Formats: sequence, C-alpha cells, structure tokens
Amino acid sequence: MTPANKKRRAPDMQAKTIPLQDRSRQTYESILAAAAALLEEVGVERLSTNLICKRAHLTPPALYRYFPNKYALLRELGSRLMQAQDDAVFAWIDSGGLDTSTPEEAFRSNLAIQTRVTDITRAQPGALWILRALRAVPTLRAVRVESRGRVADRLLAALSLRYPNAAEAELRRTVRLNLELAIAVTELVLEEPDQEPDEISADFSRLIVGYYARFSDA
Amino acid sequence: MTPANKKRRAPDMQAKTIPLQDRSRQTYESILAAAAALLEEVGVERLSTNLICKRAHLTPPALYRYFPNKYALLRELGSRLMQAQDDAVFAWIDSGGLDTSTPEEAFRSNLAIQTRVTDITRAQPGALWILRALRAVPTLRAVRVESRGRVADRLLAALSLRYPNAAEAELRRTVRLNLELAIAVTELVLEEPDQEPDEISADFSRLIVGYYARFSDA
DNA sequence: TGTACATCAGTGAACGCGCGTTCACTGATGTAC
DNA sequence: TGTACATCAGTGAACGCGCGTTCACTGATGTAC
Repeated sequence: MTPANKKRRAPDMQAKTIPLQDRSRQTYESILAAAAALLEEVGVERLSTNLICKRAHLTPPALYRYFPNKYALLRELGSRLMQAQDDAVFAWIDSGGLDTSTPEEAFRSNLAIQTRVTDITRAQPGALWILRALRAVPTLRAVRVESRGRVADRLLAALSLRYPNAAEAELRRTVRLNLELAIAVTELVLEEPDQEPDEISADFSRLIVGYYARFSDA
Repeated sequence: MTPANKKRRAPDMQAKTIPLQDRSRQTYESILAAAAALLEEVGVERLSTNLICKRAHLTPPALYRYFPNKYALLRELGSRLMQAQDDAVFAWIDSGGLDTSTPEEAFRSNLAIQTRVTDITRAQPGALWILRALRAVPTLRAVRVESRGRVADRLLAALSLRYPNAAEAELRRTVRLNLELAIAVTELVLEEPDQEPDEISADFSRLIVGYYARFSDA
C-alpha cells in the first residue's frame, strides 16, 4: 500500500462561521478579493493561504475563521462566477431570448447572450484561473457540473415548449453539448483576446443556431 | 513589493541528460509511466517528485538526472499525448479524410477521426489529468497551443485546396474554432463516460460537418 | 579474451523552504438594565 | 446615557509535514589495447 492509495477524505466544504457584523463581512470579502487578485497574478498552483492573508492584510487564523481550508475559498469564488453566468442565461431566457422568428434574429440573440456571459466572466478578477480550477481541482468539479446542470434544465424546459415534436433525449443531449461548447468558447475568447474574439463568438453563434435549426424542420 | 510580485524565472525545460544506455532508457520510461499512473490516482495537485520516485522504485537523484524539474516531466507526457493525437489527424488527412462527396460521407469521416482521437487519448494513462495540466499549468500551455497550431496549419492547407473560393481568414478561424471545440468534446466524452459518449461524438460531428457546408455553397 | 580505465547510471541521506493549519490570547462590537 | 458583560473578530507566533532539490558517493556498463 503506497501512500497514494491512502484514501484521503474530501476536504470539508462547509463554511465555518457566517460573518455577522459589518467588519467581518468586509473581512470575508477582502479575503475573496485577495484570492482572486492573486489567482490572476500567480495562478492556482502558487496560490496559498499565507499569501492570501498577506495580501488581505490579515493573519491566517482570520482566514480560517471563515473558510475551513483553501478549497472552500476557491469554491466560493467558483460558485459566485457560475451563479453570475447562470443568472445571465436565466434572464436571457426569461426575457424571450429563445423566442425568435428568423435565423438572423436567432443568431443575434444567441450572440448577445454569448457576449454577455463572456463580459461577465471577463469582469471577474481571476476568472480564467477560477474556470481552470473548476476543471482541474477535484473538489470543485461539482460546482461546475451542477451549474451546467441547472442551466441545462432551464434551457431544456424552454426548448421543449418551443420544439414540442423534438425527441426529449436528443434535445437534452444537444443542450448539454451546446453548453459545454459555449464554456469552451468563452475560455478560448478570454484566453486569446488578440485572436479575433468577436468573430469567434459570432462564428460560434452561427454554428449553434444552425444546429438547432433541425428541430424546427422536424 | 509583496512576494507575489517577485517575477520568478520560468522553470528550465531542457532535458538534462539524454538516456543512452538501455538501462537508462528504461528508467526514463518508468519515471514517465509512474507519473502517468499517479496522475490517474491522485491528480496534478498531489503529484510530487518524491511520490513518482517511490512508485518507480527509484531515488530522487535518478529522476533529476533526466528531468530538470517536475514540469519538464509533465511536459514530456503532454507532448507525447499531443503528438499522438496530431499524428492521428495527419494520417486521417493524408488518407483522404477530407475528400468526401456527400454530407453523410463527410459525417462518417469526421466521426471516425473524432472517435480515433478519443480512443488514443483514452488509451494514455492519466490522459485527462494531462489535458487538464496542459490547460492549467502556465509552463505547459505552450505545448497545447503549438499542437493546435500545427494541426490547424495542416488542416487549413488541405481545406484551402478543397474550398479555393473561401476567404482564408474565415477558413482559418473556422478551423481553429473547430479544433478547440473538438478538444472540449474529447474531454467531455472521457470525463463523463456514462453520458451517451457515442451520441455526443456523433452530434458533434454532425454539427461540424454542417458548419463547413457553407464553404461548399460559396 | 582479459583487463584497466572512463564514463554512465543510480543511491543514501539530507537540506531549506513554504505550505496548511492551530493554540492561546487580545481587542472590538453589541446588548441588557 | 452609562456601564458591565457576553460575544464576535482578529492577532502573534509557531507547529509538523512534505515539497523540490542537491551533495558526495557507489555500482554498472562500455571501450581500448
């Protein structure tokens, strides 16, 4: 039995203390802000609790008052980003983003939400590193999967109404693929901002709209 | 000046000693094999040189004889995986993978290469972690980008012949998007093997083939 | 074919460092009367 | 409004641990004559 086989318990994810007073709420936020800024500067691999504390002008026990460990902290950053993205999509659906009557209109609508999510993501400091962490840190994968699941459910519900004749399984698969690809495109566009990001987003929207067209034909 | 602002030199990436004798070549390979196996078991974050050495029944200085640091080691794993994927695509192009005359044929051809790359990737121990590391470890990002660049160039050359009237910039962008999405789909399929992987691959191939169709129309 | 020597391959043991985390404590804020 | 007390928020200093890495060395392999 090598050390690698010692099954380690998954890190505790529960928030320890919920900040009550104003002062503590500020501390809580400043920890997250410091972590996000450091992610941007040094990446996940070199992010450490000690480093975060220095940046936030705090001592380690203050951090551990609110976060049981550094994964809980990353998780909070990840949840917030996912939530912000999801909310944008929900708002888009609710405001009729899917109720389009021509391919051109559908394209514009799709591009609008793609751009909106990209902008939201870009605005979050350290977003790219957060996204990478959501892929690469086992404990955080659930955050990403759950977010995608929530959005998929909402999209599926809306699309089922729009395409009542479509086979549900196929529609669900399409939505899931669509979302996964959309995430990849968001990352691509943010990672290579000098490589025609707008054109890439537009290309992608066209591609997606074209793909859903087959449900209309049916 | 906080510690985070001390610009650290990028890790040295040159192989130290090239293994000459048979014994050393085996050692070299056993180090890589141990690393791959451990990636599968514990992920990048817990991968360490000491752990690799234990698994490979070696002492640390033996590892450092061949790799200047652990990133060089990951880089070698990454390069090999990228190379294997790229070679499959090159072989596919060279054997006429793009020379199809009906949409249905194009779909089957596209699905074939997508499946082949997925199979190659699946066969590589620790492949998913290697792919994640290629995204998340700054030093390794170049490996991924270069691989995608090589494949894009070859694909672009082949497609320029096929679609002589297509605008080069548009074709190039399409190829790049196509590749990035293909990578995402490969990861998706390998990460969630219980979620209709074959159907997802097929859906994706249909989507891609449909998207290239516009170049034929022009 | 045997042997002396040069080079290659790997070992044993430890190094300094920064990591995540905790203990025992002080200072700040809120609350009851 | 003032004060005594309870609770909340943060500090100072350090802990053990495993990390990446290296030094000085021994053993294995190849080569020249």
